[in-house]
Formats: sequence, C-alpha cells, structure tokens
Amino acid sequence: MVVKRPTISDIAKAAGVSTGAVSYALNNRPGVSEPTRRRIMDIADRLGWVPSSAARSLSDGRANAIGLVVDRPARVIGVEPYFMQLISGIQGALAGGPMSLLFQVTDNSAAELAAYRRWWGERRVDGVLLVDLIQNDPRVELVRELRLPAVVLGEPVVPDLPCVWTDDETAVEEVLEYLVALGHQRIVRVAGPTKFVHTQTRSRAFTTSAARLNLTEARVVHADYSDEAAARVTRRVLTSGTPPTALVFDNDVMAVSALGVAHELGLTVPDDLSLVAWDDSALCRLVRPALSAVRRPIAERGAAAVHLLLDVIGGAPAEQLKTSDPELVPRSTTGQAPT
Amino acid sequence: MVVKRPTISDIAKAAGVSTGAVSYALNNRPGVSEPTRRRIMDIADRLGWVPSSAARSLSDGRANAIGLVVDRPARVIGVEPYFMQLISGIQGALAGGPMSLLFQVTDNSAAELAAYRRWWGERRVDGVLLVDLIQNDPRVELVRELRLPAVVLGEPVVPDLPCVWTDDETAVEEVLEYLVALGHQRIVRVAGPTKFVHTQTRSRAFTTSAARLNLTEARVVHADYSDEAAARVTRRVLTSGTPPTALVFDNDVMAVSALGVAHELGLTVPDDLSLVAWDDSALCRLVRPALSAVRRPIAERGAAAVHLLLDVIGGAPAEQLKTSDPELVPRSTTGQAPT
DNA sequence: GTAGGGTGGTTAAGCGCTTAACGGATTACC
DNA sequence: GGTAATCCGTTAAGCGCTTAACCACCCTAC
Repeated sequence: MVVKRPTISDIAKAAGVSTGAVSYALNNRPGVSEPTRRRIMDIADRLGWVPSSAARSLSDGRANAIGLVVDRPARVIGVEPYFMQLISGIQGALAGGPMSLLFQVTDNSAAELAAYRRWWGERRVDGVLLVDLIQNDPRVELVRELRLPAVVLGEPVVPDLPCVWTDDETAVEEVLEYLVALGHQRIVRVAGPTKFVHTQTRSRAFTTSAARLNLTEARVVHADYSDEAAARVTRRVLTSGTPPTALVFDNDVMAVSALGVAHELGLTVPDDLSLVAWDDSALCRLVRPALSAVRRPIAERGAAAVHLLLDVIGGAPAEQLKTSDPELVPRSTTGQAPT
Repeated sequence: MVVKRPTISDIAKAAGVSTGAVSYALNNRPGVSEPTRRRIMDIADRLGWVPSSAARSLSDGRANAIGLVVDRPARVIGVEPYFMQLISGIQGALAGGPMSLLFQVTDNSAAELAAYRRWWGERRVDGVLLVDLIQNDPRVELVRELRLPAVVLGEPVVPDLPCVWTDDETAVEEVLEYLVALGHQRIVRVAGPTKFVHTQTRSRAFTTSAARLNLTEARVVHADYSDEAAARVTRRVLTSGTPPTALVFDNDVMAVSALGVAHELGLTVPDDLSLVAWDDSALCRLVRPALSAVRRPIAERGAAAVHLLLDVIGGAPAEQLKTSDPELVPRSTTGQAPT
C-alpha cells in the first residue's frame, strides 16, 4: 500500500469540521469540546497524520530543530569518541520531543560560521549548540547579532551566554596531587591547541596547581589532538635533557599514541613513565596497559545542554549550568615515580 | 547591529519589481531580463538574503535535507570510528549544496523506523541513507511504502534498491590467502551480529574460501562489536582445545580488545597469534603492536551514497554502485604461524 | 494595418498550518 | 426577561516562496 500524506484538511473533511478546529484540537488548546477533540484525534491517527514541519515553521516561525556544527578536521574527529558520546547525550534529550538535530562537520572556522548563518537565514534551527569555544570567538558575536539562541558547551567565559560546563580546574588539581603523591615531580601536560578556551582553562589550572605544589619543572606543551602530533611531541619531550616522569594529555587519542611512543623508546609504563588521559572512553579501557583517565560526564553534558537550550528558546533567562564533576579513574598507566 | 531576516518581498520592494520577478531572478529561470536579474541579485546579497527553507519546502514540496539514522547502542557507537568517517564523507558531498543532514542515533530498531516515518511525515527529508541492512529489513518495506528515496550503504541484496557497496567477498578471500601463505590453518572469524547482511556476506565468503583452501578447522563465532563481548568470545576461543593461530575481526574495536586478551593470556602477537581487523582506523595504527587491517574507503562510500541519493531524488533510476576495493594493510599483528 | 510572436514583466493561487477575530447558541445572573 | 458571560466552533489572513496564467509592449512580416 502506498501512503499519501494526510493534511489537516483531510482530517477536517473526515470529521466534518473546519481546519481551524482541527488545529486547535491537535494542539491541545481550548476552542473545541472534549468529544470533538477526541474524535479529531482519533481520525488523525487513524489517517497517520503527522504535522508538516515546513507548514508549521512557516506559520509559527519555529523550526523545531537545533543545530550543532563541529569544526575539527575529519582525520581527528573520526577517532575521537568524544563527539559521538556527546551526540548520544544530545539525542537522548531530544528523543520523544518534536525537535530534530541538524549536524554538520566542517574543516575550517569560516565554514562553521557560514553554516550557522545559513541555518539561521533559512530558519532551519531555533537554536544552536557551540562547542570548542575559542578566545574572542566570532560565533559569540554572530549568535548575538542574529539573536540566535545558543548554549555553549564549556566554561562560562562569556558573561550573558548560557553554558553547561564541568569543573576541569579542580580535576586538574586532583590529577596533580595524585601524581605528586606517587612521587612525581617532573610532570608535563600535553595540551590541545592553545586557541581553545578549555585548553587555556586547564593549562592555567595546571600552572597554578604546579606552583602551589612546588613543581618547578612542570610545563605545558601543545599538540593538535591528533595521534601524529602527539607522538612527535611526546618523543621530543621524552628524549629531552631531563625527561618527565609523568604526562597528562588533553584527550584519549594522544595518550594512546604516547603509549606507543613510550614502548618504542623502551620505556615501561607505568614503571618508567606515568600517563593520564583526559576524557575517559572505551579506547582507554581497551589498550594495554589500560589508561588512567579523567572521566567527564559527556553524554550528561550533551543532554543538559539540550535542555538548557530548549529553555532558552522558550524564553528562559541565560543560565550557567555546572554538571557533575570529573573523576579520575586510575588504571594501569599511573604508578610510583621511578627513583 | 541586529539583523532582520529579509524576505523576497523586501527585495522586490527595493528593486521596484514584483515578488514573482524576484523569485525568477534568484532561481535563474527565464522571465526577467539580464540587467534586472543582476540588479535583483545584487540587492539580495546586499541584504544578506537567504531563502526560507520552510517556505520553499512548503511551496515546492522539497525539504532540502537528507536523513541518516544509526541504530547502535550509544556504548558501541562512541568508540567506533566508522560512523564519524562516514559522516565526514557525507558532509563532504553535501558541502556547497543546499542540502542539510538530519542525523539521529537510536537504540532500537523500532525507534529507527519511527524516525524515518516521522521525517517523512513531517516532510523533513527528501531521501534517506540506510546503513546496517538486515535480512528482510523492515526499512526496505517502509521506504517502498512511503515512496521515500533511499540509498543503501551495503551490498545489493534488494534488487531495485540503489546501493553503494564494496567488494568484501574478495577482500575476505585475500585475507585468508594471506594468512594461509603465512602458514595459518586454524583461523577463526570473530564476526558481528548475524542479523546484519554484511556479516552474512563476509561469513559466507569466509566459509567458501576456507573450504577452497582446505581449512577444515576454520570457523565463525559471533560477538556484538563491543569490546566486552569480543573479549569474552576471544578468551573462550583461545582457551579451547585446539586454539586458532589467527583471528579475523569484523571491526577495529573487537580486534583491539582481543589484543588485550592475548596479552592477558600470555600470548605474543604476532608470534603466537595473528590478528586482522576489519575497517582500518587510527585506532589500528595507535595500538601496539599496530593492527593489520582491511581498509575500506568509508568516506568515499559516504560521498558516493550522497551523490547517488541526490540523483535518485532527482528522478534517476536506481543504480547499484561499487566503490573502490578494500585493501589489506599488513602491520604488526600478522606473522608466520607458530609451528 | 493588423496578425503573430517574443520579451519582460505582473497577478494570484496555493503549499499546510496557526491564530486573531468573529459569531451563534447556551447558560448564568440579577 | 434582558443582558452578559461562556462555550464551541468558523472564517480568513498570513507565514515566504513558487509558478501557471495572464498581460502590455515592442518588433517583425506580409
């Protein structure tokens, strides 16, 4: 059987009422009697009616969709479990509701901006999620100019922009204290690109905590989240004059990559070298030795961001929401510092 | 500055013509003179005009979007690089055009069907991509009933349904010949769930080739793509009476997981045991020893599927497209069989 | 001079839905 | 009994765009 998409006027005809009445009935608003409403609804789902999003959007101005664009090179995004977990969380929060997710990956920031602008122009989205905020992020300016509801997944750096964040600073501190307790003094943080706000936040926390703990040799080096860059940087750091005894990475991929480098250099993990990954994932559990990692509630963050965004779209004030705290999961790549 | 979204009537007013003329001009159709067209277009992009997708959809019936829903548990999808690579390919093919991607992950097949049906009902998509086809897949029936253009990412098992596929059978054969050449006789294939068509295809090819090569002890066992299940199955297989000397996996995650199990059982890879992963990824390169893997052109497949889908939406006949062949990338987990 | 054929536009209907404004019956109230 | 309020429904406009149908005008042909 081939189906024809029914419209409200089909329903109206079948029920012997006007399309207006059908609309009121289907949207659960006053204006029709209870029996009529029920009759209309029965007919509607007997006919398999589903509202046309285009028509609805056109008349009420809402798109019933939110947008997410991720600007990371395809090469990097493929491996990193982070985004898929995030999307899982997002979808979970969207499930059951009328909203859909428009998703795009781009490979440069101009394309990202263009995507947001286009979605806005086409009235395709009611709001957007922003990830990987950078300093003076042009997206902030953009959503403000367009009056496009937006929620940042990250620290509250822009005063009046709603966001959902986790307390990475404390986590950084915890990791350092943990490593120091194991006797480590020379600790290097292998961070993501400087431009990201979250990179800066963690680096600042790292430097501050290191100073407090008198780790004079602690320092930060940068890579771009890819395994290649991480391998290069790690190799350089480990073959330097006084190599560190512990490395803290900004994602899981880099940590795994470093594991390979350590192996290649003849270093035993964790006897000669301790490693900590940021963002726990199956990847961390899978490799041998299994990676100690800082676990953050990623899916939870995604879901919280969606709820917040829906509220903001609904006119709620900009809130800055903190989700549950990161947690260090010690596995087999952290141990007593070599003497 | 706060922007107001301009409509074609704003343009019409500014140009002193009717909205009809504006529409003709902007869509590059005859009906306006060249000078007028140019004037209109100038004004349009001076005003930053972007067509309202809702209005356009409503009037021409096209949604300018395609849909993809992936039905895999969040737990699995997070790790597997496959889907992100696929999406990269899809986005690449979509870039520049007017189409957007609607993406959804669900955790059961009913929800998946419901998603497709809803998108269709809401006229949100012009066509959809189908991945992970199963035997007698209800989605096939659905898209046919709804007359919803669809392209399958997988083997041509449904006669009149367009698809994009790679020749896995030959690849399976190649892998087996490669292993046999290394002296392996007891080879086990750790497959994904039986229900998937691609699992069946590869298993059939495996069995056939094994018979041809006189591998009387070759067999197939099943897991669900997750690292846990793979670990369980691998452990069982490796501790059985006459354990295999080579394992061939249906994805990368399971192969990595097996690497851990082998380690745990005191087996050296590749001296005691050879491993081959299906679908190469950074994951395979990252682990030590690096995994030998069958590389398939995943992003290419995604892009090809999009192009085909756009053609089909445009009314082209159902084509069954083969992309470039898989290729075995030998790394460090395959070696001479133990004697 | 008029019929015929382009050009270069305009008009208006319609896509499917929402919603303010209206109106005919009932019911409530004093 | 008259007026007001309430209930249940209809009407019609409008969201922004496409497109068939129409029209005014100029040009050419015989």
